[in-house]
Formats: sequence, C-alpha cells, structure tokens
Amino acid sequence: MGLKTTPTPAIPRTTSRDALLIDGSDAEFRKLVHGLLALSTRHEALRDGHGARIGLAGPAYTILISVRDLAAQGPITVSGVAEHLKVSGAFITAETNKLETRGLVTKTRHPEDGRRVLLSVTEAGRALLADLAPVQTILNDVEFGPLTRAEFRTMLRVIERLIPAADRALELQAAMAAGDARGVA
Amino acid sequence: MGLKTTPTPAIPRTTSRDALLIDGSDAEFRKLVHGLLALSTRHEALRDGHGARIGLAGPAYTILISVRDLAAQGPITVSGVAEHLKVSGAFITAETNKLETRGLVTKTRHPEDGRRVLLSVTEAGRALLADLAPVQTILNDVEFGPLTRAEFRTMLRVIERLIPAADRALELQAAMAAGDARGVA
DNA sequence: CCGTATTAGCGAAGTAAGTTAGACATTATC
DNA sequence: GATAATGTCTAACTTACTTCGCTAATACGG
Repeated sequence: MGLKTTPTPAIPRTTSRDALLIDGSDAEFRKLVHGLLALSTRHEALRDGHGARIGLAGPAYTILISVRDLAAQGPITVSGVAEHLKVSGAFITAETNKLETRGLVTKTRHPEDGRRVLLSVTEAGRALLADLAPVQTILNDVEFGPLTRAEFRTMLRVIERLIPAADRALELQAAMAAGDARGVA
Repeated sequence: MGLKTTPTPAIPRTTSRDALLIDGSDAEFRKLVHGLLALSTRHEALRDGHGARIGLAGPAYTILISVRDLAAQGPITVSGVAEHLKVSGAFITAETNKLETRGLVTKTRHPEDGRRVLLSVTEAGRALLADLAPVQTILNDVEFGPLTRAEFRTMLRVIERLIPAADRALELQAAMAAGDARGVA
C-alpha cells in the first residue's frame, strides 16, 4: 500500500433503499439498471428487425402492435397510445395516418366525444402481424429461453408494479424540475 | 350466442415455450413483452431528465455513465461502448468528442493497438455525476420502490442471463434476414 | 344558456438522434 | 511486403421525433 495503482474514484450511491443495497453498496443495483438498459436496447433492435420483415420501421411496428394489444382491452385513442409509449400525440397522429393510408389501421370518431379518435387494427393489419408470428416465435424462444416459469411469473408481477412506480417517479421528476425553475426565477 | 358482439380476432402465438404459456396462451407473455417496453420508455424518459439536470441530452448522459461504469471493470473503447449500447461507432465517436470538448471524458490511444481509443471519465465528469446522485437517489427510490430484496436479486440474475440470450436472438435474426435476401436473389 | 378555458387531434416546420459511406491509419495474415 | 481486416473519424444524409399554432369539440362558471 501507499502506492496508488488506479485510484478507482468513489462512485456515489444512487439509491438509499436497504432492499437494493448489498453490504451498503449500490453496485449491484447499478448493475440492474445497466442491465435493464442493455436489455431494452437489444429488444428494440429486435423490434426493428420484426418491423423490417413486414415492411415497417421500428416505431411504426411498435405503434401497430400497441394499438392491437391495447384495443383488445378497451377503446384506445391517439392520445392513449401516445401516453403509453411516452411520445407526443402529434407523432402518433402522423404515424397512424401513414398506417391508415397503408390500410393497416382505421381511425373512427369516438361516439360520445367528438374530439377523440378511436384506433383499431384492420384485418390486413392483423394478417400482416400474423405473417410475422412464426418468426417472432423462433426469436422469442431464443431471447426468453433462459426464463423459467417461476422467473417468468415473478418478472411479470414485478414489471406490472414497476410501471406505475416509474410513472410516479416521472411526475416527481417533473415537479422537481419545475420547482427548480421557479426557485431560479 | 349466435350474436357477434366483438369478434376479438385471434392473435397468433409468439412463443412456443411451455414455461411462457399459461393454459396454452401467450397472453401473459405478451403482457411481459409489452410491460418491458413500457418500462423501458419510462426509464428512458427519466434518463432524459437526469441528463437535462446536468446539461446533457439523454444519449450523452447515457454514454457518459456507460463509460464510467464500463471503465470501472476494464479498459473501454469507442467500439466497446457502441456495441454495449447497440448503436454505431460513428455515433459514439461524435458524442464522445463533444463530451471531450466539454472536459467530461478523455480519449487516449490504446498503448498496444494504435487504432483503438480508450475512454475515461474526467474528474469534472465524475463531479458532474456526483452532483446528480442525490436527486437520482430520490427518484430511484420511487421508481424501484415496489421491489423487494428477493425480487431484486431475481431480476438481476434473470436480466444477466437475458442479455446474452437477446444477443443470440439478434444474431439469429440477422442470419435469417440474410438468408431471405439470398433466397430472393 | 354563453363566453371561457380545456382537451383531442392535426399539419407544418424544425431539431436531435441516429445511420451509411468513405477516408485513413494501424494491425493481422499469408 | 502486399492484402485484407479492424478501429476511428468526418461528412452527408435519413428518420424519429418535438414544438407550435390551428381547428373542433367538450366542460365549466357565471
């Protein structure tokens, strides 16, 4: 000792929850955050490939499948998709218009609220997605191959609780940013 | 019966693994995939906010923190970061040049391979990230608040296995796309 | 009711986040 | 020692978005 090899400067903690600290360190937690990022970038790359196979860009594919799956559990509007994907409504408008032109989705007025526009996937859209399904199955089996049934259940349960928590964090972040802006002004 | 209410057209399966099917349906599995997407979009939005707080765009922030954390476990190069984040090397070059101009990272020649460029985060860069840490802690505690210690461990273990699996899926996807291209030609 | 404020969607225009292509220097291969 | 391959960089381009301003429809306070 006495000789500095590589100082490895201290990295400050980014969580204070006991459940997420191991021996008082958040190293494992940061690994989780990092892993989550790595996984989502890879998943997005796969998504781009899925889209490409049916002639859609990644975002268009994501929107199409989101409309299909969200519509399955209740009426879904332009702004509903926007909020779900955390993008601007204008973007969903533009993309769904293109998808409508291609005959993959339909846009209809909401019967009770004329401002809103209901989205749904056409038969052609469903057929397109159905074409993709066999390939998707092969790739999903590889991508999620290491997942046991128990882990699958845990992941599902966890993620469903994590989404609203992330939304709360987003609200808090917005509130803090707004507070800072006021404080500076 | 006999009266069609809403036909609810069949959605084809996208996995064939028993562990991921519940009563023969992949509905829960698709929920997982969807949830993963929803979570990652929210996480990315939070990341943008973190970046904004220290004057960086989301991607620049992500690259900075990736360099710091990857460098902690061994030498890291431009292409190393590119592969980790699944973006082009050229993009990492451009962004790290900006970060270098701002004095947040340094780029040095690899001593044994003159083509490669080693990246590291400067003291100023570390200080900037350290400034952010307290706010990050607050938000992470909210975002990951619902996570128990057991779930945390499971998630970590699962994600670390899922990343290489996703990489294998990507390779397979690329191979299939290439095969199709040849087949068509 | 009636004005006013909100909310939903749209289109145009701009910005940022990437990509591809090509040049160049360095290293590996034969 | 030539040829190929790898790693980085720059420039030019594309795509994935956002913001802004508009119109139409609903909601709300007097």
